[in-house]
Amino acid sequence: MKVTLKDLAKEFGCSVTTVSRALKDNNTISLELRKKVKKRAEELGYIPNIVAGSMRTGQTKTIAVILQDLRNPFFSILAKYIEEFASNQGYSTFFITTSELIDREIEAVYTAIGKNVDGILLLPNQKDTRSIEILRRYKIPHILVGRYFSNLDTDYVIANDQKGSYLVTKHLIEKGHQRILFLNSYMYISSAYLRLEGYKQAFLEANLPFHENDIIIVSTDRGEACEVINSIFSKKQEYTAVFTYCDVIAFETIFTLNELGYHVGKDIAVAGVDNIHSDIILPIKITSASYSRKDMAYEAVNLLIKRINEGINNESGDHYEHRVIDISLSLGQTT
Amino acid sequence: MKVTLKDLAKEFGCSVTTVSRALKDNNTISLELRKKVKKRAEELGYIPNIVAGSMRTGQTKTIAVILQDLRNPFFSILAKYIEEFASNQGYSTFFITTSELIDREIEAVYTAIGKNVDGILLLPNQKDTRSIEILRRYKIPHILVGRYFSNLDTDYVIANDQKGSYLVTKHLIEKGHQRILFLNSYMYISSAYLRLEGYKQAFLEANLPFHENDIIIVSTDRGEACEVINSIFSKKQEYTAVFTYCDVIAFETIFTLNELGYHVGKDIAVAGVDNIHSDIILPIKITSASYSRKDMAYEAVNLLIKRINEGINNESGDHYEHRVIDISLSLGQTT
DNA sequence: CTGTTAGCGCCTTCAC
DNA sequence: GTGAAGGCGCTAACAG
Repeated sequence: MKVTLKDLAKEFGCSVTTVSRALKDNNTISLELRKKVKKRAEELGYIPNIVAGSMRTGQTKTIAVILQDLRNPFFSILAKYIEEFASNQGYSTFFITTSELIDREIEAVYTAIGKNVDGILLLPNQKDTRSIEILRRYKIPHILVGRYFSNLDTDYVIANDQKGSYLVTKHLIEKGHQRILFLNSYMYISSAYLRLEGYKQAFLEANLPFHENDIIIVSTDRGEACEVINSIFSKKQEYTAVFTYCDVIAFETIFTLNELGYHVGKDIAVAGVDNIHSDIILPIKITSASYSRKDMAYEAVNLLIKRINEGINNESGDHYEHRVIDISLSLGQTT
Repeated sequence: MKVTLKDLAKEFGCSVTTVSRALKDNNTISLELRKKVKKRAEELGYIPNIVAGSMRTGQTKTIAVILQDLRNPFFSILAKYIEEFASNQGYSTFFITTSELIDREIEAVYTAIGKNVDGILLLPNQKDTRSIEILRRYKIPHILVGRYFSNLDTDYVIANDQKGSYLVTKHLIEKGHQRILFLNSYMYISSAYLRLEGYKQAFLEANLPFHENDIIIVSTDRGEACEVINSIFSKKQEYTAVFTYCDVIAFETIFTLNELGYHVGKDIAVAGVDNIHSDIILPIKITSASYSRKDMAYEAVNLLIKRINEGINNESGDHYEHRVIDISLSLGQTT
């Protein structure tokens, strides 16, 4: 069963305080006692109750990551690195998923605060900023990851989305494609907005006409892109290439085009963003805008821990930090 | 800043207990007061401190999932469902990764216990059973997921690994393959052992000779299977099919064979286990043994919560439950 | 209906 | 060197 400081104190006939200090190697306790106590604690399998300790110290050594969906490899890989870096710095990690639902995001924030986390990494749904307001009110250190609000300044770590999208579109245009279907995500998501900007930028630069109708909004829910591709490509149309908001949508696109009898990489080009392949080798490597999720996680965790420590030392640090991860083009077999 | 019961009590000039009860809609408190307190709590943004409450009640409404690597889609999809089901039942979820290192598994168990989790889902590394022993000593409810120990009875939820492997191998044999390279995982992992049994079973049943050398052990670390496939298939060899421990290894196999100039699905067959495609649509669908990760997560979470509740009600329940998820063959483009 | 007391396990402060 | 007292925020048991 559970072993507490009290149990140890009883054994040694001393006070809980003494045991606590002995285990912490506090030099106000005789070396002999320290040794004996530590040995006995080991034998009994004493595990310090961090939760109890946190009531006094205020620190739980826990962070929460609020994100959309762990099924999507983009998020799960990011999650992997976040957990790894946090763990290396002595922090445990809660993951709370929202399925892109704003109410669940708010719930998630309440849960995280109720569990006394020291800080939060938030991949916001962006439908509104309520969750940020709650975090501010409660003064919980928090960093946005992957997305930011143009009308609300915060700390954030994002990728250079516009550049990535621009590079991919430019590549497709250079390959001779003039009508490029763009399966984008919802425009209130900052990365979707920026990726559209990059797409437009490449068209503008190439002096090609830009068609508003070539942009279709899809979610990343399993199968949604399949349906859209199916309905467009089973009819006559003019697209010779498809550019997608992210690799997961590109995967569905490629799968469906294959099923429709297309030969992706020859008859039609497909490219995405995220370059999942750099973390998980998949059967085929697709052309994609590539940036390091590892770096992104690293920056996010470090910035968050920095903010947590500032809070503890009561430093003001009233300016927000914005970190942008560079992005490049990674060619694959699909363009 | 933080709002506590004390703050509310001060406002109303009543005791903390009264406020606590009012917020819990306890009918010993006058309806009027209950309403007023709840309204004010809402206004002030009161968030109950679950951690503090847990010190008295003993329940943190938190579980930990100890698993190998969130980058692997198999684990991340399982993680997604676990988080979802746990969350639906009011539990938060810690994920702690071990990278298949037994020392990190032990560390993970200590961390989880130190954070007072109510229960643990463990995907064990199986190099030894120390972590289970610790969990037993501390009487922490725990369920093994995906793997079990043949020499140590516990609660567990696994897939029917032998059947899955048997079905895939049988399918390959029926397609005319006689020399099937098997990229398996380490034999101390129960699922690897069972998948080998299934493979052997199919050969035996078909009266085909079984070659010990056709089995090669690889880890799921990124790129390891690529290297093995490269070294085997760049030389002359007799294999017309490759069967892999899991889809992630199959993906690497297919990618590498493509690079070597093979046409997977025509020149050579590849099949795996997990059927990731059922959760994430990938560019190609591979032949794979399929079972529901959703069911697996559901069973695991429910069994764990059942055990947690038994612990609270001090029921004995000294028999272990074993749940086996059924598995079937899912055909793809690669065989 | 409401309040008081006590305590979960730990740590900090002050006293000896 | 060591201990006692107090408190983190909350809730359960017992009073009234």
